[in-house]
Parts: sequence; C-alpha cells; structure tokens
Amino acid sequence: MPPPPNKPLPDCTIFLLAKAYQKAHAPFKQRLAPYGLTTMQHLVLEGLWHAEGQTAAELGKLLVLDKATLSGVLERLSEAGWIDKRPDPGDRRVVRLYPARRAERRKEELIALRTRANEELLAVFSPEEQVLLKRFLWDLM
Amino acid sequence: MPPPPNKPLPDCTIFLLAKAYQKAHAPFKQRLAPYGLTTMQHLVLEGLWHAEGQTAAELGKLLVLDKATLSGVLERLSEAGWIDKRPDPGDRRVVRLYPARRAERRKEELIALRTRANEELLAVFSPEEQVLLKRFLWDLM
DNA sequence: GGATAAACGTTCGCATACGAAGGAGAGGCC
DNA sequence: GGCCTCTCCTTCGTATGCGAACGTTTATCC
Repeated sequence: MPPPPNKPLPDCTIFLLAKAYQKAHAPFKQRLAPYGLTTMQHLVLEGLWHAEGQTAAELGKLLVLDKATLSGVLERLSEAGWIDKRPDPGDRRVVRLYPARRAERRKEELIALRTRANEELLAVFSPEEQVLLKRFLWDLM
Repeated sequence: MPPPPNKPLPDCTIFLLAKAYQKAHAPFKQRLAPYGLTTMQHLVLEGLWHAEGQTAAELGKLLVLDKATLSGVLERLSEAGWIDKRPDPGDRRVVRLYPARRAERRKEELIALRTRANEELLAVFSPEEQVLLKRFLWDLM
C-alpha cells in the first residue's frame, strides 16, 4: 500500500504555530504601516498604556520580551517621538518609560486597529472555538 | 464599578500566537544546538527529505517561506555541508537542492528530535485537545 | 525574430530575536 | 569604608523575516 498523501510538515505543531503566527501578523503589519509603526512597537505602546512609568525590565516581563530586543525597539520608538525615556531620579540604572503626546493622540485609533485585526483573525471560528483556541494558546505559553 | 483585573495583552490573540510560538521554539532550539543547526535549518532539511531535488521556489512554497529568507538559510546550510546546491541543466535560472551525506547520516536522529519536541510541547493536552489545536492552527494558516 | 513580460534567485535595508559580554550603579556584609 | 554580588541596561554577533530592487534567463505575444 502506498503511503498516504504527503503532509509531512503540517503534522509538526511547532511549524504550524510559526505559520499561524506569520499569517496573523501580516495583516496587522499592513494596517500599522501608515503610522510608521511595527507590530512590536505597537505592542510596546499598549504595554505602556497598561501602566505608565514602567522600567524596561518590567515592560519586558509584561510582554515576555528579551531585554536585548526591547532595547532596540525602545530606542526607535523614542527617536520617532512615540515614547519618552526618563531617568529614574532614585536609581540611576533605571530608565522609566512614558507614552509621548504623539502616542496619546493616536491611542484610541491604535487600540481599535488591534481589536479589529484580532476580530478578523478569529472570524473563521465560532465563539466557542475562539475561547478554546485562546485557552490552548494560553496553556502553551 | 472598577474595571476587571488587568489582562490587557492576553486578550490579544496575535500576541498569544507570538508567545506560544516563542515558547514552543525555545526547547527545540536547545536540542538542535549540539548539531550546529537552527530550527529553520532543520525545517529546510525536513523539506528536502520530503522531496529531493526541489528548486528553492518549490521549497519556499512548501515551507511558506519568503525566497529572500530562504536564500540566506540555504547558503549557510550549503557552507556547513548539510545540503548540495546543483544548477539545473535545463533551466539556468534554477538551483536544485539535495541533502548532503552529512544530513543523511543524521536523518533519523534529527527527525526523532522533532517528534520528541512536538510530543513534549503537546504533553499538557489530551489527545482530543491536540487534534483540535492542530485543526485550529491549520485553519489560521 | 524581437520586444515585452514573467520567473528565479540574490542582494540590500530594516526590524526583530536572543545568547553573551560589558559598564554603571545599588545593596549587603564585614 | 571596601569588597562582592546583583540588577539594569546597552552592545555585539548571528540568524531569521520580508519588502523592494536587481541581473539573468525563459516564456509569450505580435
């Protein structure tokens, strides 16, 4: 008996996760392009709106981000005028992060953008499936 | 009434996908390190074992990979002696790709490594949940 | 047959990712 | 105070990831 029709890679969950992530990201990336923001930079802004004045270490923990990666993202966000990096008066090792005016002005818009991107991503699933999928992903991370 | 306890980012499926992918990848990456292979390079090898003599374009389609990204990966795999790049005699634009002896020697080992990594990743789920999760991811990509 | 279009792979530029090392500062301990 | 350690952030090196432009080669169309 010949082997079943080839689906060698689809059976690799790691691969499926990578590709699902890839497909989920692309449309969001396109929507952010007019703002000159990347998805990562948008994520950082949302993290700062969650709690202003965080240190880079705190933000990295919240977003599960390597500090080395975050360093570069913060520099570009700061140079583009989206955030302010202020030295902590009490601890000179620490930088505290705040959304700049430019970010505040676009806040509602940018959050709505993410909400819509997520809704469109999940549109193929029923509400029950959506809940289940989120729980699965949550268990994985 | 105060807002519910903060879970601002977990409700973002795009974020969850990114982090689930991140967590799934890390252990596999560690296991591959002794071989001097990255997860991406391992994926390319599996793609070639699936069908030898593919062109870069075909392989890119199979693995859902940008040709620009693939180009660099193939160059490093070739330099490390994992694959052979042979010009197509009939079409001088095309390069055909073959696993090298080094790859053939490690083939069983490397496939087993991926199988184990996937099993461990899915260990927290019941068999039914595993099937469901894969279907969800498949629908996303 | 000759111009135009399309396909293939490479290269460039920019932005993640992350391990590893490094410099500056803060805190504990004697 | 002086030493050790730990933390915070930055920097470096390497590897994706992908849009865009490029040079080569092949296919198409008139």
